[in-house]
Amino acid sequence: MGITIQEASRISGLSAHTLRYYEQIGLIHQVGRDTGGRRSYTQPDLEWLDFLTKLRTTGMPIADMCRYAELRRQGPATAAERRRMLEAHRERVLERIAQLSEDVSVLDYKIDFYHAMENS
Amino acid sequence: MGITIQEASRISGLSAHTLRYYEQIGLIHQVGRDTGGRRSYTQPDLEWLDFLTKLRTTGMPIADMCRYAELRRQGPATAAERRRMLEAHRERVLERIAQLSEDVSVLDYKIDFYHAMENS
DNA sequence: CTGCATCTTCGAGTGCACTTGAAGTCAAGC
DNA sequence: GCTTGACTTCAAGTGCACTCGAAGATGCAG
Repeated sequence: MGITIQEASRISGLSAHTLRYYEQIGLIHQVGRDTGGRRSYTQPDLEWLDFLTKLRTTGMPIADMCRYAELRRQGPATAAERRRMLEAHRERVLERIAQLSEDVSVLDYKIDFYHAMENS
Repeated sequence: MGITIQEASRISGLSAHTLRYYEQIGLIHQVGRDTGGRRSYTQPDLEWLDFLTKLRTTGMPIADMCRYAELRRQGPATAAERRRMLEAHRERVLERIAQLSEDVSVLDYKIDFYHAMENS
């Protein structure tokens, strides 16, 4: 019934090694085991992995993700703190987007310049 | 008249060490020297550094930057290739921005969810 | 029965972009 | 004359996030 590490790897895009690593450092909490002791991922596990991946690709350090995961484990009492973490992270991502957009306009300028050069 | 490495460091935001490193790997070509053999940066040097920094912060690998710098050194004949490099890089940056924007909306969703939780 | 995937723990290796430190020389400013 | 900042070369270290490999055990599928 559960999802094997192999499948979870394929779905999440993370290697089996990395999945074990994430579990070891506490990013994923207590993945269930089947009768043979093998990891058995659930749908919520995969959703959580998906969210973790979004945090990572948006540049949240592993240490912060661990902190967030730990708060989540502590239950609803930590909801406000988790929200604040996400809000702070959101701000950083927006800044990053703004910076990248600015830099793209410099690229555009340069590219236009090259085009002008080639057509002269 | 020239700009010392100290000033160039302050203006560019790169350490003196990094400036020497960039020169060593060919990112900056032949920075001028004063009578005492000390580096003397020019305004164009600083502008180039500024552009290099934009390439870096937008995620271009050092190796690609070196390639671009080399083409630039080869003169106008390589303009089209440089333009193509910038265009390809521009595409990658736009994709990155799109990805980040998507991820921000997931953050927004989660944050809203926390707000709803807190107000219930 | 065989073979493969999985499990555990552990330490070491990788890639990138610096960053630091050592060791010794040199020249200008105070 | 001494300090300060710069120069050179070179090797080693750092931080992050994996990534890999070894070693030995186990259990399910064909």
